[in-house]
Amino acid sequence: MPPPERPGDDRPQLPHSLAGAPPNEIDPRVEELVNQLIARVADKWTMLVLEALAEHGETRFTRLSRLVPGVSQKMLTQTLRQMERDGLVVRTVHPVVPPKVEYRLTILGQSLGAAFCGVWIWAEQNLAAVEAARRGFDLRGSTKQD
Amino acid sequence: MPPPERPGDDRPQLPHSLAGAPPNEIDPRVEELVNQLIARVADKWTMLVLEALAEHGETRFTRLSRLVPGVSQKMLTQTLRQMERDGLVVRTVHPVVPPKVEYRLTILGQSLGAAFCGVWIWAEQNLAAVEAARRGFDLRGSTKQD
DNA sequence: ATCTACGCTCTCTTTTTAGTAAGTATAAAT
DNA sequence: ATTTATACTTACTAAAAAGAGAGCGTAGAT
Repeated sequence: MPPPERPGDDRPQLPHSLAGAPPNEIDPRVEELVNQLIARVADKWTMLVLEALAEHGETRFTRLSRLVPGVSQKMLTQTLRQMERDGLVVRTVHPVVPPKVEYRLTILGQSLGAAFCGVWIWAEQNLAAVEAARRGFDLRGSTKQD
Repeated sequence: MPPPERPGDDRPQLPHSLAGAPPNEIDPRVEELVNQLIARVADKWTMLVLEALAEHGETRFTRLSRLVPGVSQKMLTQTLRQMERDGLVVRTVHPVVPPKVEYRLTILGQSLGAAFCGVWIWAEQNLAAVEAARRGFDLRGSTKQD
């Protein structure tokens, strides 16, 4: 996505009517970034890497691969590259003989983690409701009246 | 720079150490739900449907398919079913002769949208930073010092 | 001399996901 | 009699993503 011209607008506006706002115009670039962002965070590894780095601070590749259970080297590399590209992590290469590469979160990365706290809290608060809804749905067929 | 240990935090419990909390135990069910949730929200349709329903209120299937540009019937059905199963939308079938089915958000669905506002706001506030990071990454190779 | 560790990259295969298009039922409209 | 509208479902196909596993370069340990 080539970032085209951008007229000065960086007001923290709430998304659409999700917060009750009228259906006013939204910056398509923001929308696109949000989608990319969510998509990125959605692939099961990014959040796990984010957590691992948040918990353990600067961490080397191999250790990270052990901290994130089940991740393959390929996926870990890929995830870290994406995160680095987006400015979420810093990759520090120490030019020593067995390679030593350390990763740590940037403030941006940390703030993204914090931003997702809302979702996390939602999940904790509504876990029971979601599970109940699923049970109900799975028991009776999908059809029901309100 | 990283927000380290923070005793006596008055805010709601933040996930893991993403906000500097110690690596205390987390309910694996919550973690799983969060992952599912994020994955669900990540598929490009769920959020769009959520938005459309938030903006337009109770809406019929066909209208919804027009409100969400590019969605196929299959994907829309799938998305709505998942959302219904999770208790995010209510599906009301009117047993009339050309089928009439209406969908609307539950409070749960609305609150999920609200929960994601944090991410949206983050994206808006950090759009420039992410784009700058990407430009930097794409220009110079991936290697750099902090 | 061989082996191990590290942080990858590359290729190949398998799995998952998404899109397309057709089919279904029914009653009213033409 | 045929067409239209609605809300799907199903089968098929194409594309994307993920996993497995080998290879690489070098230096220190054995």
